[in-house]
Amino acid sequence: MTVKQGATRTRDRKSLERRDQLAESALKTLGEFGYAHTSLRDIAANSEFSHGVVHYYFADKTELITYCVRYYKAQCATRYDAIVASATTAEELRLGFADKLCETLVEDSSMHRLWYDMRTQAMFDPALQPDVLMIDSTLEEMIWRVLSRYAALSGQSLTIDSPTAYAMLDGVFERALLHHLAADGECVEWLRSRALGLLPTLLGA
Amino acid sequence: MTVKQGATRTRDRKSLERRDQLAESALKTLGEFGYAHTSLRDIAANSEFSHGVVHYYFADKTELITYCVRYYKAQCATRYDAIVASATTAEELRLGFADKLCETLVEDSSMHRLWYDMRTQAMFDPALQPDVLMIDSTLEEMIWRVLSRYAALSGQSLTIDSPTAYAMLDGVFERALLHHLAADGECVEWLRSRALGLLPTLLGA
DNA sequence: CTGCGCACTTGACAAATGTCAAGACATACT
DNA sequence: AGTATGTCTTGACATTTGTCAAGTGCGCAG
Repeated sequence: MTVKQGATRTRDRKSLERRDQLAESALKTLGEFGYAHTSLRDIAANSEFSHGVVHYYFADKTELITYCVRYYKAQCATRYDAIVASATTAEELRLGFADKLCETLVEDSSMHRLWYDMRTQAMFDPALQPDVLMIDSTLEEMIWRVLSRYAALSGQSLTIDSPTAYAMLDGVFERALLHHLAADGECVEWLRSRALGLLPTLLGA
Repeated sequence: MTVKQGATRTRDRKSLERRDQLAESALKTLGEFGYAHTSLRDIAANSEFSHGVVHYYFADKTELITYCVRYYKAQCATRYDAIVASATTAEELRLGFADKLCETLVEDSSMHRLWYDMRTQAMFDPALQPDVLMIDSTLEEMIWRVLSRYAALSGQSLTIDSPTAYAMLDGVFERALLHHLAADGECVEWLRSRALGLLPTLLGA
């Protein structure tokens, strides 16, 4: 009995592991060269397999990309949860959040620019929109958990809504990322000070 | 006497007009398909010329793209200046700015997503960074003119710095654009209400 | 041991793409 | 008129890319 379903393997655990393995190679490559300059051969070259294997596990390039987008989500949506859980004062949460923000800006800069790349691609390709919008919501909720915890620890209430708060913070982070990748050394501290300043601002006026 | 300079024409006015003409076709095409899926032949097909003409006026694809980025700047940096100049009250400026923001979100959505595409490409390609950073500064100044005028008309002072204000507003606009292109009908009014709400917030606490 | 099915490789094909040389066409100058 | 020069087209090239068919090796069931 064949295990194929449509043109791609999806059933057994071995296949899922391979798909994840390829997704990781793809994310690594996409984060390095960007969506526009990454071919399936580049992705395979960054794995331990040959270029044909991609088409064995994925029907086409689009299926690989969308799978990667979904796979990406699992890695990034819990980034601040440890700090939210461990912080006992508003100040501790504020400092920890700003630190983590600056840390991931530097350490995961390739993954972040890939995310902005994919989100922008979704503006052109409707096929990417469902997944991208879902991830954006997940990230928004991640930020909202930080903010509502910060408000609770401060004994204040939030006057801003979740989408707006996320969008503003995201805009600040995207700007910091662009300048960081353009070799602007000051932007890390800029991001830290903006994050530190923004949290109190987002509470009641 | 030949007018060639290096591999491309740059001197006389006729050549500059052709370059602008091609840049317009390129921007139109790029706004439609995105950077990743636009070829020089697509661009030429959207003009009245054949595909070879691109290489007659531009040394290579990179030179065309960077020229387009620069050309783009001239079109967008004065979008709100008329409202800034004509508004006589803070409320008039606030409403006019929000209206213009929503109007351009819908009318110029292809150009906006192209801008976000190019800005993201700059995260991968250092060759684009100087132009992109310069345009970003120009846009930031455009927003700053609105905000400082709004503060003056309100008789209040701005407590936020220019980069942060621009980054936050840009994040809100980018989110609205993504949802607008994903056929979310409510996001225009969402953008309007956020813009209306944000202007007073950006003044003193 | 033998054959079968799965996982993967190899090689190939067609289409797309950046680049560019060669020529056609037009306009201006002598 | 004839020539030269600038402008644009045509066709071609090498390469890249997505796709896929055919084949190889390996483990396992019978």
